[in-house]
Amino acid sequence: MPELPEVETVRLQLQRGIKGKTIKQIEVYHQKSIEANRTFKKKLIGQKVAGVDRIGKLMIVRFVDEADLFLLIHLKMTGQLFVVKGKSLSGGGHLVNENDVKELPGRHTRVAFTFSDDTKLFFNDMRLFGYLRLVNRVGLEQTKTRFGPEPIVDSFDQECFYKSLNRRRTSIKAALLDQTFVAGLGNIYVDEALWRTRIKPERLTNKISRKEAGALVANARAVLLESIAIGGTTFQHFVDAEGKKGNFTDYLKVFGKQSQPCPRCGQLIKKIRLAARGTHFCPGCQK
DNA sequence: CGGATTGTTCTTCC
DNA sequence: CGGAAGAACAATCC
Repeated sequence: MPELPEVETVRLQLQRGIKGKTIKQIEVYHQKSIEANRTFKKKLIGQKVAGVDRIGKLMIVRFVDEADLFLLIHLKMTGQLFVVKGKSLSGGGHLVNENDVKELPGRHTRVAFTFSDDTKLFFNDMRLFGYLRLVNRVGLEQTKTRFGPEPIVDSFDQECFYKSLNRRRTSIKAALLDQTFVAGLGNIYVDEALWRTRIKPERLTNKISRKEAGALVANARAVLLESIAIGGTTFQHFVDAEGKKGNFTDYLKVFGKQSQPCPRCGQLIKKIRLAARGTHFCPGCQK
């Protein structure tokens, strides 16, 4: 379940691993992952990677020659990207890292790219929700309009955030999961940000004060930045582009901690179902 | 073996 | 018509 920090972790590794390299060959093992695009290979082969950007949980690969082409990569829940340096390839499968041996390509490998220096990029996705999608500049701009601001940007407008909350009439949990409202938070960081702000996930958005809204943004920003600094959270499927798990798992306070004492007040953490998601909170100190 | 797992989009409803 | 709620997608684990 990659959220903003996990996607950012992968983005940085991708940028290091494939920037400046030219796509030489592509293997598509599962059509659905590229939305059955018949021109996928044709358009991408020969393209040189200029860089990898990110908006919310979506990665955007740019190419050098002003071609009107961008590759969008969404990992959804079980998507993974692995960069393997050319030299380490030998025969069929190979080792991605020492702790977690993986055969690549493997059972869940959907697409594999080979670059001119024989570096390989594998897109694995067990549940097939993720996708690689080609868009032109217009399509990219349309896509971008579907994302709200990220809590980690300096330009985040707190007053606008507060006013939008006031206009809505839904649980704060559902609002924070809405990517068109605020981009980058998912189930884990929403629960963590609400715990830090002492707000119950069920609280209605129009019952949140201006001061609480400000604190919520600050806490969301803090938890996302702390996680990025540590390389993300691994709860179920997340591994980075080198096959390593994220260490922020050790810093979670409520997510997955049901029946354990709240680190702040000692009451037992509860788990309920809210906004169709497993939702964790402390009934003692979250109001 | 049924239920839980979740990010996003689509559909339905008020 | 817009917001909100729910379904759908898909495969695996327990």
